[in-house]
Amino acid sequence: MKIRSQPSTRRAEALSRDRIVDAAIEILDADGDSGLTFRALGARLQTGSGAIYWHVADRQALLDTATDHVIASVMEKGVEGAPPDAIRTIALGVFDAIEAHSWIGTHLTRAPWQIAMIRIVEGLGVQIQQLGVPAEAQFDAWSTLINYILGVAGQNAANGRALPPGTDRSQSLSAMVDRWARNNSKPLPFLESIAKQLVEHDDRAQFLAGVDLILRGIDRNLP
Amino acid sequence: MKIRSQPSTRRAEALSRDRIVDAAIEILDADGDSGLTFRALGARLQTGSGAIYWHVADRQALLDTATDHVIASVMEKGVEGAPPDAIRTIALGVFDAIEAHSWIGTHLTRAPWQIAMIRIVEGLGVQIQQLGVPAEAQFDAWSTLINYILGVAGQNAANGRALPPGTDRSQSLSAMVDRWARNNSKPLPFLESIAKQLVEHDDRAQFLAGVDLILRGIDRNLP
DNA sequence: ACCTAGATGGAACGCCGTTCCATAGGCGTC
DNA sequence: GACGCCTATGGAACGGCGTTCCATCTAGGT
Repeated sequence: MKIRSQPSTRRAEALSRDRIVDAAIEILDADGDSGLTFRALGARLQTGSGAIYWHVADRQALLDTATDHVIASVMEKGVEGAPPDAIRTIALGVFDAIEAHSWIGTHLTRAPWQIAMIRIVEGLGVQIQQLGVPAEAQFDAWSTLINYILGVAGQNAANGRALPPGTDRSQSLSAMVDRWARNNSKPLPFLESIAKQLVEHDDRAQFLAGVDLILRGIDRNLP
Repeated sequence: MKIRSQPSTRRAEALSRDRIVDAAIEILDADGDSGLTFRALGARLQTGSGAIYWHVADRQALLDTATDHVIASVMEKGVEGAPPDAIRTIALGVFDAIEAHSWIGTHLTRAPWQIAMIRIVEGLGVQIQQLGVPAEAQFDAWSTLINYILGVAGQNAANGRALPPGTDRSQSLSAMVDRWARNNSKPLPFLESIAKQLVEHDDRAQFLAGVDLILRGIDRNLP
């Protein structure tokens, strides 16, 4: 890839960074992270990988851009409400984006300081300031919240990979719990005690419970 | 890979699952996740990939086993101290293991419900029970803590990949902060306000601060 | 001494990301 | 209108990956 000097739409149906990113998102949504190959992209855009590389540095940059495309739309809708609610809104926005496009969870956790990440961490940081957290405690509060969100993002993506669409989630979780029970080389009292919740819980509500727990840790006076 | 029926060391210098795992860990420590290939493993063990596949199902299973090998030794040293300290000890044990073998962070966050993960989540769960968390709050407390730890694990690994050994961390972080300042298509007030801490903070202490914050969120009466 | 099942190791397969390169397209210049 | 020239194209080629295949070897049991 070279640096483009002029925008120039010289040909009809010209290949462009935007068309490539749109196609990439379609492929990612349909076939997940591993489905996005330059060959698949070439087939969809009726071109070769060489032409794509003229517009895009490499696969990682393409994923950065695709991820940012989705995250930007989440972060740009103004955040209303008091800071704690604003934090919940942002966090849920990211969560919903990941649920809708599970490849985002994978990429967000893999590539540090990509554009999408900067958007998220800055947005949450500002809300933490506005929450009235003392300056010296802001960094701790922020990094805890970010790491929690990225942890959930990564686990959601990993689970999505392990149980591809169509799998019955509660059924395969039950099967896993049963496997423990049989393979009990060591007893797993805690996991057995929460097995029911593990199978039945709602991921989104669970995620929000974690955000609330962390908000309580940030400020003990919060609800 | 087939199921082995007898242990049988029929040849001297026999290939074995254990020798393979040990070699894999050496390669992973030296060259990271991407350095572990069946060709590299074959070269080190003076054999071919076919022989390795007879002992190991696939690359993922090998990583599961290698990860568990390290994590088991962390989790097996008995946990002393009152529950909140025990939780800190376990969390720091995992953190230190990841710092020492950065590939663990990558694999732990990628493969859900692998053996190593079960060890960690059960160990932390038991401590949460012993902390005296009411039964109905245990699942939230546990999942928040786990996701935070996995988030840190993933970010640590991602940073390690972005700045391979030998890179001056604070220098490249400073460079990144400078790049923001120049590229300020949008202002980043929060990131600028914490830029200094971002460059200077100690990862381990920061991780522990997050654990403590979450412990406070779990029980407001904790220190 | 032979048979057989457990083990072995290297070749082959089908992918992947990336690079290379011969060529096409359309604009500025004459 | 002809001619360059630089942008842009697409397909071939490269090196590497995980995995599978298979001909072969080895050591115990008979």
